[in-house]
Amino acid sequence: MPVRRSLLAAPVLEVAPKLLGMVLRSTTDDGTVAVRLTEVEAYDGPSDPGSHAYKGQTARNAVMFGPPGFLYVYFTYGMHFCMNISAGPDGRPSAVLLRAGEIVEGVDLARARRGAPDTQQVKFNQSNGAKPEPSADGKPGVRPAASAGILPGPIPKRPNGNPDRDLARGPARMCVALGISRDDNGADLLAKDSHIQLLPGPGFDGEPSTGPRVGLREAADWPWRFWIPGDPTVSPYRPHVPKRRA
DNA sequence: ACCGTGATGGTCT
DNA sequence: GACCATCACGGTG
Repeated sequence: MPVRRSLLAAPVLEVAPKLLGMVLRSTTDDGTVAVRLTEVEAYDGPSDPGSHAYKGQTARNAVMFGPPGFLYVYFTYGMHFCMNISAGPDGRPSAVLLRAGEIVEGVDLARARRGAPDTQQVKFNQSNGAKPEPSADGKPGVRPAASAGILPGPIPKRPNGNPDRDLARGPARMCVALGISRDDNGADLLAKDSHIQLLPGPGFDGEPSTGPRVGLREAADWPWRFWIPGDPTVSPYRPHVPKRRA
């Protein structure tokens, strides 16, 4: 049973918590990865100084102004993509930022895309002047060669914590894990033939936690972030720090 | 665990 | 030219 578009046409503050526990599944030539959503944020253009759409429509935010159930992807900090699901009726510029989730299908592909620490894979970006060379002293927790497909059973623990928890823990990380980029902006998540689909998933029956949004300067304190309480894949909260100039 | 900082380019003023 | 709906890393504890 698919997600109905009318469900996403409600006011964004109603839509956002309903997305918790739903599944976003992305298929490319490399395979399929699916994520169970555990953390989201609501943005409402006209009333919300923190929204990309607050000051009106531009080329970038156009998807927010369209009908609900479409993917709004934007590029930020010169290196990261983040994604939203458009919400509210056609013409109402609102959207839900997808902040974190748990990989429920295609863990191996997600690991490869994210360059898990024990895979020594080329990273998404090699910023920070950090040496691209893997350190000589072996890192613990080397996993078996990535020959098999999806690992059966629960996610294995590692000596150094659990990197799999972090595969989609944060909006830009989730885009990497799902292979989302600029080209996916405007994709219809409710179309049967779409390569990115929103599915009901297991859902979430409890009471979501709420709190301030992350990384904003304007209206960051509005409690428009929703997450599944206690879920280990929810992103760690980091207060916004303005940059200084040289 | 927490905290500070650099990377990097699109978008808007 | 300033501002980013961020992340990974290194230092400290």
